[in-house]
Amino acid sequence: MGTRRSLEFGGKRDKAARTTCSKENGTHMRAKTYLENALRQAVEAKGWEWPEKAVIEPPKDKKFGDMSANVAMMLSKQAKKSPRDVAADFVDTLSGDANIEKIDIAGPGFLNFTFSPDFWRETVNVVREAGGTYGCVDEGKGRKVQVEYVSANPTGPLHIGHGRGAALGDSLARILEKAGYEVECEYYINDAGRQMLILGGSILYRAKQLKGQTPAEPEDFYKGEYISDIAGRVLEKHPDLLDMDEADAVEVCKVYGKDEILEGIKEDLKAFGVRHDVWFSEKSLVDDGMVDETFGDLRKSGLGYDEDGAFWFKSTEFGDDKDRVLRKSNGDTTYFASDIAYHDNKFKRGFDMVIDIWGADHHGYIPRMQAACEAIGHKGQLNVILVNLVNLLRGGEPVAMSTRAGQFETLADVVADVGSDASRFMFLSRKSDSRLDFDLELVKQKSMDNPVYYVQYAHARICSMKRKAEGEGVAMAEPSPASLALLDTEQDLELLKCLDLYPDFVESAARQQSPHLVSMYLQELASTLHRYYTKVHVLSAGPEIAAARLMLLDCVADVLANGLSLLGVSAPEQM
RNA sequence: GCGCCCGUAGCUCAGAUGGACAGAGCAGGAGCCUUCUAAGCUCUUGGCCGGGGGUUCGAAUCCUCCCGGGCGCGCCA
Repeated sequence: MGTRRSLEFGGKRDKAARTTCSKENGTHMRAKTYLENALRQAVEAKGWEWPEKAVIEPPKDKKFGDMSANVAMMLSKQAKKSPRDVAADFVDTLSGDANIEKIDIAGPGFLNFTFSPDFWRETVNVVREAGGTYGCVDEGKGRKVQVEYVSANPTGPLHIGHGRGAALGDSLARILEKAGYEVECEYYINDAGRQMLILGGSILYRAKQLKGQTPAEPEDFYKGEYISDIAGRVLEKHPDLLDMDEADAVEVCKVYGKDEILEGIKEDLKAFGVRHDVWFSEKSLVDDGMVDETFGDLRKSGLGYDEDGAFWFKSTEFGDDKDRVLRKSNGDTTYFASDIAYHDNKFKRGFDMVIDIWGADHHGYIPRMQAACEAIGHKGQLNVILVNLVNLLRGGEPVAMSTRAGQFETLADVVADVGSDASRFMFLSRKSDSRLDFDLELVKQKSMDNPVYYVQYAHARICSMKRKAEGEGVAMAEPSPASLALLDTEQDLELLKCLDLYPDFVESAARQQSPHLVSMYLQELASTLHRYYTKVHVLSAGPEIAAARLMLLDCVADVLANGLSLLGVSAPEQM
């Protein structure tokens, strides 16, 4: 008996991370923005039209300079000359720009730009002035988006698979906020229908056993030990439980069990740093008549019909394989029926975009849900992200995922064992739709198989230097032409360039709904920092240079913490 | 059977909208601590991007057909 969104769950967002971004402070990476503006002007001056598919990005290979553009190739046809000739025109136009040190034409017609050191040094000012809002972009333009994730049935504790969905949903929400969306996070509680009855029946069955009875084993029941624990507590609270009617007793068990399990789920999520703004009850949908309302709407629009004693939704109108039953011939509504009403409700709350995070085993459910959204007038506004299975291992050996006690099968156990930071980083370092091996030994290990420590260590290293500097009376410099000019090593420039990349990674992560891009960026920034640390001495370089380098490293620490916060991972000052 | 996802170095993975010789970490090999945290750094070995066709000036990326793995195809949730 399934949990529909069976693989979800999430992390921690502090208030600051949710509120620091606004439309006003969104910026892209400077190098890219600067170049695009310059190139657009040049294109306009020539009377050409800017090719929308033009790409300006840092080249894969550093030997091609800081930024690379393919506009010349794109314009070749329009300009009626070879890409390299078009490129030569750009070189003529832009060669007087003081911020651009060098322009090369390469390969089939790529334009490769190298910026001046002063241009890069300006990054320090940008990062400092932006503070916590550094990395904010305006991809979302204030649009309202809802992210629904975890939504595990309140019939048992969360397992490791839910953890992956939780980390993903929570982090995605943080990223979308950073990217200029107004985000609300929601947990859909499947507290109506058959599985709740099964839960109640399971608890009652155990309660009877606890009282020495030998009831017949129910056809379908939850076998976990936690059911017996709950049964014991129900009996304490309702000593007369076994004297009630069967139906009343099941109801009592059901409500008690659901509430207790849900509380447990909330606690587990809290411990994992995951937050939901709204907990939405399926039962409330039914009780408030929203499901019936949806049926009426569908019937009115001709998209619902009766056949074989059941009520059907004509999902084939919208590309689904077959029509789907909404009300069974026995009178019960289906899960899908609630789900249509639920999504209708979501859109009525004014969201421009709705993101559902589901376990990958529900991918077959997507076409009918998309069909439903189209039917209720919201085509293209539902986005489903699938989260694939997590294989729990210990030292390469599979860990039994059975419900037996003593196994690390629950999220709470895993978080208690390996920690929230390491777990989240592991989940968020891979694409969500591929299977993930989660090895408890590896996740605890301090190696590059487990890069969370590598990134956190970079942050801690900088903090350590700052502490030491303070102890030695070395003050951090304030940005000024003089102090910035002291950032003149190759390593300084590397760091500056890396800092400038951050907003674009945020934007890509938001657009592709892929938190792992932030994780990859952080590993890159950490790597650059560690290299810097090894090659460039800070405190022993003389007071002025030390002060200037500390100023730069302070920016690096800020951006590391900034990015880690998007993943819901802490940035320790000491390790 | 039909549909969806996946197949990139020994391992784990990144390569959105096609672009410059396919990237990273781990593991293997060789080095680096009298200096700010060696949870670090440097160098190095290693790849017919599952396979065959096709579109393109250009394909890991798009189309098609195979092979291999996963999942889904209920008046279940």
